[in-house]
Parts: sequence; structure tokens; C-alpha cells
Amino acid sequence: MSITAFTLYKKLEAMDLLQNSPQYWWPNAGEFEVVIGAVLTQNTTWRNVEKSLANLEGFLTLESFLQLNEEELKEKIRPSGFYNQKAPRLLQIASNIKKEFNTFKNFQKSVTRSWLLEQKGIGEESADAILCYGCFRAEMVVDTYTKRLLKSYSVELKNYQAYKDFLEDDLQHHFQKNELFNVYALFHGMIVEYNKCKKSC
DNA sequence: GGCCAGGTGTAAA
DNA sequence: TTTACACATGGC
Repeated sequence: MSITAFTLYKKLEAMDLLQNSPQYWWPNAGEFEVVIGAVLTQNTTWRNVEKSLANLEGFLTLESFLQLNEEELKEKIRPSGFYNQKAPRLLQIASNIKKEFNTFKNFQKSVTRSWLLEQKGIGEESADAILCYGCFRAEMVVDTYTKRLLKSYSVELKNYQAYKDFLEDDLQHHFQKNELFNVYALFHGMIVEYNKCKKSC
């Protein structure tokens, strides 16, 4: 049987999955460290990302992060894997943000999805995670959990954008425009928490 | 011990 | 335009 995005959202909402989560689910949403976390969590558990973020204490703002050299960064993000490629990519991204927008505040206000996708190390999911949780934009994040969950309802689509459209198009009809950021942010969060819960509960 | 995690870039078909 | 593969640590 198939399902709509709105029905799925309501099902997950009724499960009260976010009771122990931050307001917008992603820790420290609206901070530069969301950019770091979005890259570090690629094919990596959040548990391992947390170790790296702890090592980066004091270097989690755009300006302080740019004080690090590549070797220092590699050492600090080692627990979240792929550090040889994530370190140079993160430094390049941070440097480009500084050059293009000067401050993280300006970045939040002005960055576009296509600008993010031009950055090496940021694909579609990371771009949406940064826009949604880092910039408070109404952009739905699609990850492997999302695809897996939809598949269990016989929804299988051809690419990332098709999943994003499937979710956003339906939800736009059920919420006011100013509610969408919150809905998308929590929807993705609930999907991830649902999968964690499925393993441990 | 093997499998997989809140993916992405590149090269080959 | 798809598909295969490298990238790497740590928990279960």
C-alpha cells in the first residue's frame, strides 16, 4: 500500500519521537557547526560525529574554524572517519563561505542551494541539511532512512529530487508557508529517530 | 568478525 | 546517464 507524506508525518508525530531532542532536532541549529556536522555525518553515525565535535571545542565558529590547519583538523575529526577527505573539504568550504559571504549571518541569509552544491564535499542531502538546520530554510532533507521508510510503503522513486518533491509537494498543501521550515525540520528528525528506535526498542 | 552509519566524488561502462 | 568503488572510524 502506498502513503502520502502528510499521513506519514502524522503517524510519526503521534509516536512522540522527539521528546528528548533539541527544538529543531539538529543540535545547535542555526550555528556554523551545522555545516561541520553535515559533512562529518556523511556515511557516519552521529555518535562518532559527536566525538569530533567535542574535539573541535573552541573551533566551532566560522572564524575560529579557519584558524585550524589541515593536519590539526584531521586529528580532531578522526573519530568520524574519512578524515583525509573531509578535512580539506571542510576547510575549503569554510574559506569559500568567508570569501563569498564574509560572515555566517550573511551566509544564512543569502546562500543558495546551487552555491552549496558547487562546493566539493556537499551533495544534495548535505546541502538541504545545511539550508534547513543551519539557515532555517524550508528545505526537506532526504536520507537513506527516508528512502527505506518510504519503500516499506511501496514508494520507490528515481532520484533524490523525486523524493524531495514527493514529500514537499504534499506537505505544502497541508501547512501554512510559515510552518513549513518547522515541519520539514521535525519530519526528517522523526524519520531518523524512528530508525534509531527501531533498532534499540 | 562482519556489517553498517544522519554520503560524495570520480572513473568507467 | 547509470553503476562501481574509495574513503575510515567505532558500535553492535
